[in-house]
Amino acid sequence: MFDPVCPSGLSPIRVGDKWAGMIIRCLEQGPRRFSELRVPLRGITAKVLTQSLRGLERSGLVVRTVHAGPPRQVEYGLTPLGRSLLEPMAALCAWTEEHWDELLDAREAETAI
Amino acid sequence: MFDPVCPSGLSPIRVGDKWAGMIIRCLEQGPRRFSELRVPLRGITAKVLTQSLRGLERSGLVVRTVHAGPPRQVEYGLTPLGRSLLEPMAALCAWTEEHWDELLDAREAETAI
DNA sequence: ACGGGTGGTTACCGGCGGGATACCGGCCGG
DNA sequence: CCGGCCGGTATCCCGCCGGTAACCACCCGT
Repeated sequence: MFDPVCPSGLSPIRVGDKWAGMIIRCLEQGPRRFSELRVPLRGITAKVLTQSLRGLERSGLVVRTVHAGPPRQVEYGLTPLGRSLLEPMAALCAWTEEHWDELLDAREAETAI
Repeated sequence: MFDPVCPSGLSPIRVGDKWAGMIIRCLEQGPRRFSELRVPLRGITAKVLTQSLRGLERSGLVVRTVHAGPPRQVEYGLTPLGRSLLEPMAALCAWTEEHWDELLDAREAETAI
């Protein structure tokens, strides 16, 4: 599948809470189901994913749609508002990718002192 | 002086730690001294400002220069790397300003439930 | 000599973000 | 009937972020 955004612990960039940015990018190409989201976001626990998704819902960036089952199916997708956030976020991600090495270098230079 | 960025508690956007984004924007127009930074960042305490600045230094986004006194003077300015971050950040800030109302509306709609 | 302003550092502390773990209701395959 | 997968919820707990307060070295004006 698609890769998660940068290992955000090192990045100076965050959107919303720790995972929100990555979630939004994971939804870029269309709605995903709960467990589909857990795959690219390696390591996220169900609770934290739920929390983040609820937060994004509350901000009107994400919609939760329950497709009546029986195989009960829940999809999360971007609202137009959420989609509009993709552009500036992409700019930031491009920046991070472009300057990743410099950021790492700066860290190492400091810790070497 | 210039205004701080949006009251970040509500914004889904954060850069680095709580204050880093605002600090960077405050340095947009040139280096500032420690106490000059405390003015636009109303409410920031000396410790937290120091912390944030050290973090930004560690990431290579900000430089600290001590101008030999006697009136000991310390200036913080953006590195080229830091300056390059201004563009994508501006895009994000523009987005936030543009969609501020929608974000607030979404919050209120939810809390009304 | 003394108080006050600048530019910090250090010690302490509380809240909450987020991780681990356990559990749960509904449905399905065997 | 039993176990397992989906989509969560409940609970506990720990670390870290950020705030308060105290302290400090240096210089200046009186």
